[in-house]
Amino acid sequence: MSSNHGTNCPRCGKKSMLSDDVTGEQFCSKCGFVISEKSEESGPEWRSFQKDSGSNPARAGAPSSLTIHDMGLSTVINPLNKDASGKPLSTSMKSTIERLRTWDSRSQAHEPVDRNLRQALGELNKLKDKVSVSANVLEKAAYIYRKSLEKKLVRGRSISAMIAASLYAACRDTQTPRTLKDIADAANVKRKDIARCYRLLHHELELKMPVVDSVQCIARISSKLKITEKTKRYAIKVLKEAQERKESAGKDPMGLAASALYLSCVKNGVSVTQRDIAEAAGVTEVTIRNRYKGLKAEHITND
DNA sequence: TAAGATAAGAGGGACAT
DNA sequence: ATGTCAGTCTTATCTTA
Repeated sequence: MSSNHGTNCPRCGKKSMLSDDVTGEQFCSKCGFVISEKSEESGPEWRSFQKDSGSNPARAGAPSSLTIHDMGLSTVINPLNKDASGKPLSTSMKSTIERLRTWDSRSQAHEPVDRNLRQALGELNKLKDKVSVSANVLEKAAYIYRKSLEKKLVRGRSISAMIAASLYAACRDTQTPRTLKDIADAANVKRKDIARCYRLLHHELELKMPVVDSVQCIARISSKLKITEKTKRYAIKVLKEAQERKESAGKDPMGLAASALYLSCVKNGVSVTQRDIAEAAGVTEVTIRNRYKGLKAEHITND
């Protein structure tokens, strides 16, 4: 299935880039960074038929015709029940995808909806390269967008904003740490517009989202800076304590994670400026200071 | 120069009108 | 529907060590 190329990941620098023969994309097994997709298809099918009968493989038909017709849709819903890393899907995910495939065939019959969908998926395709998420997340995003179409939520709103919101929702749902800002920058849509659409999706589709895990945020920030494992662990400990005391309720998880990390750096004598961390986390220094104040006051009592 | 403080403003949720 | 309120986060500017 996946073969190890041993090349360095552009994001985290680890020698962990793998390529997926099914989807044709290269991804980092450590941080999930995806480089490219849409390489050549059609290999597996042809090969298997050749082996079977030894005859001319022409009967396989045109392996690329589906791809062309669907404009990348077939990438979103491939016929194998595997996720991006080649592992079998969970049963719940499997049924989700099954439903999606049904939808897929249906949507081709409904022209007006299909037009909108194509445009949206085209946008999603562009987004994918900029925010680099796994194919798994893309599927989810496409699925969410379809449901929003079905509920007529897109009417009166821009497709870009809605597809961006769908993608954000998919990231949230799959615990892929991407901020609204990340996606806003990639989509060239204002943050607040995406946020509005996301809330709409969340409310109307009754999506059950796991709370953003600040621990993952720490991992993400640390990977941008040179943070030692020890410092990271300390930050996580601080964060856990804050969560237990409900000190974290209603706060931006990124800001919280950034501050915990900053506190940890100070405690461990690592010289890092608030500015560095703020930049890596995508929050302002002021936010770090505010959270830092709270974390510190609480942490001292527990030292 | 980095860190802390302060003020003004945006955006949205809860709740009442 | 519209308005108010408390709370959060951001931007900008100034002060402090």
